[in-house]
Amino acid sequence: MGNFEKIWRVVTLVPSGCVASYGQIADLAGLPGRARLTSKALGKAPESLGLPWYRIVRSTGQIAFPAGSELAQTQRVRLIAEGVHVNGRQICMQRFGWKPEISTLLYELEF
DNA sequence: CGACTGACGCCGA
DNA sequence: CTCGGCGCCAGTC
Repeated sequence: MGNFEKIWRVVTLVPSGCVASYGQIADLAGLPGRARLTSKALGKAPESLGLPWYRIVRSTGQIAFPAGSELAQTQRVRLIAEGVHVNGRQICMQRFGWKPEISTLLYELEF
């Protein structure tokens, strides 16, 4: 299994109403310190996978796309639609950050 | 082959 | 608070 695929699988586990950081996704995929790989993998992900890409933000809680860009707007709207509070492009990670159960990960992922 | 490029993250100035 | 520098690595050229 390639690294991109590992990342895509972890992204599918992020529940509605939560957000996760690029670095967190990489860590959970067994690729510590490779946040940039997550951004790359998301950019290359086939549309057909229907990944909840908008639930991935920077570790600071900020939407990664340039403020005002089409993608940033779409991401913001979709998050709000799921109940996530988004002030401008800032999200409160303490409240909406995904904190997965270790048992869930062990069950869902089989690397 | 090397150089450059990201939807990043952390640390120091 | 903002920058800048560096580590990161799979593609792309």
